[in-house]
Amino acid sequence: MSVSPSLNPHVSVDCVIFGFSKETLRLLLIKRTVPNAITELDDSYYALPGDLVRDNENLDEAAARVLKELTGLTGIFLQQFQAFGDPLRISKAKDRAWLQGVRQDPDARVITVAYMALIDSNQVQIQPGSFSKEAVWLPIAEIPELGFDHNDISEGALLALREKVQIQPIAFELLPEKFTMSDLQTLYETILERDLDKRNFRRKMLNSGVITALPEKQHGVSNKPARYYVFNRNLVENGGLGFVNLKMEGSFTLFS
Amino acid sequence: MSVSPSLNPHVSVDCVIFGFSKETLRLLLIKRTVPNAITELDDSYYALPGDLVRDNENLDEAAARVLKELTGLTGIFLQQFQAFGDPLRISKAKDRAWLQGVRQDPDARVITVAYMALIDSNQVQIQPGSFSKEAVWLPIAEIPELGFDHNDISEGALLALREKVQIQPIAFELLPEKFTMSDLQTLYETILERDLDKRNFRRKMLNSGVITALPEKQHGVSNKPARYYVFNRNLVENGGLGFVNLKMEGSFTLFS
DNA sequence: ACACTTAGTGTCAATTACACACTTCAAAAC
DNA sequence: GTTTTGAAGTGTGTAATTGACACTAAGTGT
Repeated sequence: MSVSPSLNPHVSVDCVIFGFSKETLRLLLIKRTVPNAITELDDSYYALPGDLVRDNENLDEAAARVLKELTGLTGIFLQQFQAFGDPLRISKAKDRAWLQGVRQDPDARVITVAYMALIDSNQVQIQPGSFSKEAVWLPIAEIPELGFDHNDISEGALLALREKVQIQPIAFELLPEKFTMSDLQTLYETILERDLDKRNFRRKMLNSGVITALPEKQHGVSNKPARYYVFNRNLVENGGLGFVNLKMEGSFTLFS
Repeated sequence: MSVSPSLNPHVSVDCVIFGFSKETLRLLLIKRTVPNAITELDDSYYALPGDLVRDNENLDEAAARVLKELTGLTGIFLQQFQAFGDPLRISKAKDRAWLQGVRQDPDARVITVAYMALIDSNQVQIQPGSFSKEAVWLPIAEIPELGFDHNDISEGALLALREKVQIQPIAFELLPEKFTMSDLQTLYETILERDLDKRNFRRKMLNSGVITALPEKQHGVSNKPARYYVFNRNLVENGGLGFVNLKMEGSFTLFS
C-alpha cells in the first residue's frame, strides 16, 4: 500500500508564546540573523521559537524543552493546537539561508507541530544564548513578517486562544499569581477584542467560583485600592468546575 | 542550535472516520493481517486507515487521499485534530510485523497527524483492495484493541467530536441529505451520551435556522409520518450563522 | 479640604432554560 | 371498518440568566 517518500520529512515543534503586559497581548519572538548574499550585510528577522523533535522525546516534551531553553520556565500552560505541513512552507530565501547556517538541508521538508503557551510575562527572564541572541515581546498588532509560515501559525494560535478562553478558564495563566478584577477584565477584553460590562463581569466571575478573593488590597495607588484575587487552580484542574462558556454575540444555545 | 536527530521520523496521517447507523456511532476500521512467527498462522487486527504523507502533498491532502482511496468519497467533512508523536507508539509485535510486511523499517519512528471525518455511512461503498481486504463499521462501544496507539487516537477523536458538536453545526454530516427531527435528536443524544427533551430540542433547532423543513413526509411507516428536514449548508458555511453553543450541565456562561 | 482617579456596588426588564402530558396521524391487526 | 399500536408533533408556566445602566467609596497628590 504505502510507498515510502524519497526522503523523510523533518519534524519540528514551534511555540507561540503569549504574554500580557501594558494592556496588550504579546508574542515572544526570537531574532535570527542570516547572511544576505547580495548586500553582504546580515539580514535579521523574527521567528517563533522552535526546534526539531529529538529521537527520544515526544511532541509535548519537545515543546516543553524549547520553552524551557528560552525562558527557563517549566510546568507552564502548553497546548498543542495544530500541525502545519505544507510542502512549500519553507520557501523564503532567508529561511533557506538560515537552514544552511545551521547545517540543514534547505530542500528538506519540515512538518511542524505548533503549540501555544500562556505565561505571566513578568516572570520571564530570557535565557541567554540558547536560541537566539535576542528575544522580544511584540504586541500582536505589531507582528512583522516572520520566517517560514510563522505568521499563519501565530494567527492560528490567536484564534485557538480566543476559542479556548470561551470554554476553559485558562486566561489566568497570563496573569501573575495575584491580580485585581480590573486586570482580569482588561485581559478578557484584550483577548476577545470587545468591551465587557464591569458589573456583569464581576458578578459572573465571582459566581463561577474560579477565583477567590484575598483579604489583601493594593498599596500605594493614588485611588481606591483594588482587592486581589487568586485563580482556584486546584478546584478547576480536579474537575470541580465544568465547561466555561462565554456566549458570543449572535450565538444561540441548543438543548436543555 | 538544533542538532539533527540521527534519523528523520516518518510522518503519516490517520483518519478516524465516524458514521452513524442503527442508532450508534461507528468507526470505519480496516483489517490488517500479519504473519505470526510462533503459531505460523496469520493474525489479524483492526487499525485506523492511514498512510505516510507523500512528498508533494500537504497534510490535508494526504488525509483526503486516504479517505478517498478507502471510500471513494471526496469533499466530505475532514478536520485535523491532533498530532501523536510518542517515540514508543510503535512497539506492539504485530505492528512491527506489519511494518516489515510493507517493507518499512520497523524501528523507524512514525509521527502521525490525526484527522476526523464525518460521513453518511449509508453513502459509503468500501473500495476494494486499496488499503485492506476488509473494512468494517464498528460501534464505538465495541472497538477492540487496535494497532499502534489507535485506541488513544480514537478516544481523542470522540472527545474532539463531542466538543466540536457543541460549537459548530457539524453533526448533520453524519446524516443523509433528508432526515427527520427524531433522527437528528437521536444523533445528538448518541454523541453527547445524554437524553434531550423532545420539545425543547425541536424548538431550538428550528429557531436556530440551521435546518429547513421540506413539504415531504415519511411514507409507509406504521405510525404518524415524520416530516423531513435538510441542513442549510450554504447558510452556515457562508457565515450566516454564528457560534452554536450547546450548554452543558453544570456549565456557566461568562459575560454579556 | 479639595481634586482626581479607579474600585466597587444593585435593580429591573427581557430573554432564555427547563420541566412537563396530551393529541394526531398513519398503518396494521382484528 | 373499527380498534389497536407507535411514533410525531405541539404549548405553557416557572425559574434562572442576561444585559443595560449611574452613583458612591477610598485612597493619593496638591
